[in-house]
Amino acid sequence: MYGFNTVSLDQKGRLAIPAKYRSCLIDANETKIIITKDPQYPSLKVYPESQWHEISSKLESLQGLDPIVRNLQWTILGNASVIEFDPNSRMLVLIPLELRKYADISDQKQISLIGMGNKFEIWNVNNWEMRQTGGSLSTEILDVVLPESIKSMSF
Amino acid sequence: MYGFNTVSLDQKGRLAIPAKYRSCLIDANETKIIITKDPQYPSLKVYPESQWHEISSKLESLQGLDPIVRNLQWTILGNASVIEFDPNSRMLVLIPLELRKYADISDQKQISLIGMGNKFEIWNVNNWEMRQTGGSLSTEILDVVLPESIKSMSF
DNA sequence: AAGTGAGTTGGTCTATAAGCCGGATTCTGT
DNA sequence: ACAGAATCCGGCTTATAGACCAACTCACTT
Repeated sequence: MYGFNTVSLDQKGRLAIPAKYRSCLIDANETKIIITKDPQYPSLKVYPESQWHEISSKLESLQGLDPIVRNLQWTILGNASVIEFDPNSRMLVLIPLELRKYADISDQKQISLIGMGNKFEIWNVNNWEMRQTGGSLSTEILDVVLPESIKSMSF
Repeated sequence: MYGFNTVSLDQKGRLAIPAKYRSCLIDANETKIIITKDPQYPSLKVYPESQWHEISSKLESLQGLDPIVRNLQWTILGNASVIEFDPNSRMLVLIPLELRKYADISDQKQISLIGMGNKFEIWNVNNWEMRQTGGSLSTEILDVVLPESIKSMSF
C-alpha cells in the first residue's frame, strides 16, 4: 500500500478503498481494517488488523497514570473503529462522523489517501497540500514533549 | 472493545452495553463486569472479570503506609461494583448512584463510552469533549507525584 | 470504438438502541 | 408480621442508523 490517491466521500460519508490497496489487503489475507485518529495531526490512520494488533498491544501495555500516555491511549484506542469487510465487495466503509470531524473532512467531497506501506492515512486535501509545502495546518493536536518510553514508538 | 460510543441512560440510571462491546465480552466468556472509579479523572472504568482480577490483585499486593497507595486502594477497590449479566439479554446494568455522581452523570441522559481494548470508560459527554479538545475538566482528582512503585502500573 | 474494470450513487433491509410498560422483589413502617 | 410503596429487572415496540446490494457512469485499455 504505497502512493497517493485522491478519492471522494459520498454524502453518507462512505469511502471506497482504492483497488490498489484492496488487492494488497486481500493478498495479505486481511479481513478487517481499523480506522482511528492520528494523535499528532488532524488526520486518520487506517491499519489492517494484523498491524493494528501490534500497535494496540504495545499501546495497551504502556502502563501508567502518566497523563500523556493516557492521552495517547484515549486518542488512538478510544477512537478506533473496527470494520470487517467482504473481500469480494467494493470495500465501502463508513467513516464515523466523529472521525470525519477530527480530520476536517465532514463536509468535503474530495479527500487524500496516502499509502504508507503497512497502513495508509486519510487527509483533508488542503491540509495535506499545506503539510507538503510546509504551510501551517488548521490544527496540530499533540505538541508536547514525549516521555522517552514512547518517543521511539510508532503508531 | 475499541472505539467511541454515545449512549443514553434511562430514567433509572441504567446503561445498555452496546452490541460491539457485548459481543467481545461474550466471545471472551465473561459473565461479570466490574465498575469502579477512575482515580485521576471524574470518570468510571468498566472491566470484564478476568481483567479486574489482574488489576485488583496487583493493587491489593501493594503494601505500605504510603498515603497515595492507600488512596488508590480506597478509590479503586472500595468503590468496585460487581455486576453479573445474562449473555442473552441486552446487558442492562444499573450504575450505582455514588458512581454516577462521581462521574457527573447522575442527571445526564447522554453519556460517552470509550473502549480501551480490555476495558472501557464512562464519561460525562461534556467532560469528554473538553478532554478531547484540551479544555479543563470540572474536576481532576489525583494530581500528585506518584511513587515509583505505582508509576508503571495501570488501572 | 467497444468492452472491461473501477468508482460512485441510490435504494432497501436488517440489526440495534431508546422508550415504555408490567411484574417481581425488597424495604419500611405500622 | 403484614401491607403498601418504592425500587429494581426483564420483555416488547418503534424508530433509526448502518450494512448490503445493485445499477449506472466514467475512464482506460486493447
